[in-house]
Amino acid sequence: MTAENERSDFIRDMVKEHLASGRFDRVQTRFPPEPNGYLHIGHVKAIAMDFGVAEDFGGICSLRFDDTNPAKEEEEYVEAIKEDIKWLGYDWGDRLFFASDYFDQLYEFALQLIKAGKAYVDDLSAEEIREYRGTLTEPGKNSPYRERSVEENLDLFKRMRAGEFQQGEKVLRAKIDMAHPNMNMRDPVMYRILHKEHHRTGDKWPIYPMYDWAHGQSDSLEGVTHSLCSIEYKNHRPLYDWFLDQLGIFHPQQIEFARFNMTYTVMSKRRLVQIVKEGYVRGWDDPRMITLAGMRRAGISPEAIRAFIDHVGVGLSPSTIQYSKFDHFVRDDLNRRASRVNGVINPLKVVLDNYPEGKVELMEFPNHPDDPSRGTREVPFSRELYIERDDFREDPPKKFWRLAPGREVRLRYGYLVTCTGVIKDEGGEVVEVHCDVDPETRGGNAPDGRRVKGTLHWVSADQALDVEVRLYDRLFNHPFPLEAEGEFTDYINPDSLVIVDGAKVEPSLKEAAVGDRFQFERVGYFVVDPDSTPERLVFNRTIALRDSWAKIEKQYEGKQ
RNA sequence: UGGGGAGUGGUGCAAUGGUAGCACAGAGGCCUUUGGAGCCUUUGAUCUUGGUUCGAAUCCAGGCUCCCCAGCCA
Repeated sequence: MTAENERSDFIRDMVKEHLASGRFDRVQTRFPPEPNGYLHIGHVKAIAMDFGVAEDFGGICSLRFDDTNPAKEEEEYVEAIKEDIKWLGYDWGDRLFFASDYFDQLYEFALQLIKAGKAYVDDLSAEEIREYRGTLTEPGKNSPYRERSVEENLDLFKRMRAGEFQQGEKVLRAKIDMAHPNMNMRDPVMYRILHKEHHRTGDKWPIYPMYDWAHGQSDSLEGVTHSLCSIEYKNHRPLYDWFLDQLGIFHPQQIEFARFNMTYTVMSKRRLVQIVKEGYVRGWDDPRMITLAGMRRAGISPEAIRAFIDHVGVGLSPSTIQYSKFDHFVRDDLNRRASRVNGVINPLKVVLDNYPEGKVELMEFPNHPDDPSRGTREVPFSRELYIERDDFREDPPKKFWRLAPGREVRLRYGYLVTCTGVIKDEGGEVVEVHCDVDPETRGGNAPDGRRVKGTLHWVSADQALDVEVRLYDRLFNHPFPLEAEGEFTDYINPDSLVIVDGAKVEPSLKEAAVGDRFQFERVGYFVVDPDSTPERLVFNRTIALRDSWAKIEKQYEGKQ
């Protein structure tokens, strides 16, 4: 990395100090997802920090699944998460770990704490434990079982492990301070009894470690130097440190940083699940979802997501990123990446009356106007074409530069044409536009140098491919759906998916493969959806092009 | 009214005692065979009250606001 693009933030500064002071002589991090759901845009910040910090300092980053709660976790998610991280472009090498790998060691550590008089078996019920814990402003009180002898605790804990007790009957707790101002230090539960099959350890264990007990020790066992996590764990750091100190084992440094929110969406796993379960979207990979699977299907590249995350920033204060910022990075990436093609979403037939019937010319189009090295392709032009219905107005408003009766426009890389008349159906709707073509303007240039302001995209009617187009838009129509009145689901955007069946695209798209991204000129960016068949392509709109005409028109209407 | 964090343009991030800058968004313009892209210009901010200092976004004290914590979730 060059000095120029070296990232700097308070975490990297801290790591730098640790290296300079000799506290650590290397950097190792980990990304620790719980396999109970799909990764979303919020996780990318954590992934980018974990892998990015390690990379910046020549260190390593591992992937460790935090699978300490078999009631919620499933193998399916493990695979999905691995796939998503790989897709994003991060590599954990051979360092794929599971907290469940350490269950035996954790058990030994627990025995050690019990012997040191630092942990005890408690018979209080979950409800009683809550009552004894006190409140935010009142201290808790000691459990009547807190002073059991080491021998009794050892015996009881071993029997817990042997499966002698029912779920909820007993827990192992750390013996710290029931009056501690930090609730996490009021004798936190280390183990609970769960007679549940674990996705990796099967029925070997009737007891499972809690997050606080598993996480720091897992970090330590792996040799993690910097354990980066989100801000809500700040209050857990004293406990993280306490366990490590009591055990006297390698002591990683936990560093917290803030998560972010985005407008027009919800980020919590719980609500994402709700959206899927209640059928507001088609699944976890619905292109409207901010899951990695959803964004991938929407046609957003991993590079765009990473660039966006780079600009989110790292701090300790909660932030809400405007969706337009995300849009910017999506467009910026696609603008450079996507080849241009012609696609008409809402076709209106145009007949060129003075163009010979049956004649087909092949017009040369650049694949990318800003990058000639990407070559050209030939697109058929003929007497009958389709243009976008929005590109014709019988009664054009001010500043509308497109086609209208008597108007001349350029058919991009085709010809200059002038509208001579229209044909309407019984309902008065224009069904066909008639034009005359200027034969001297092949390619779209006027030999006399006259200026033609409007340029339209088009496809030749005979050769056009019929495709399905799915026009996606943001899932919510309120910037803060969780803060708005009523249920957040009340603000699901009813127009977030509009399926168009009769779209027409140029024939070169015949060979397009699933995942290929294109810019339909003047319309937006599209990707070939997995639902496509050899007979019929399905395109998802990733994002529309910026539409400054829409803004002008809106202002114009506003003035009336 | 316990403990822990955080307050800089509309949004997000910089400035680490010395000219408050960048990005996105907004506005205006140039250019254009995409009303795209690009280019130029531009509006707009240090939560508050005191204090220290030649000088404070930065240090100190008080106040205000917001976020997190009372799972046998992570």
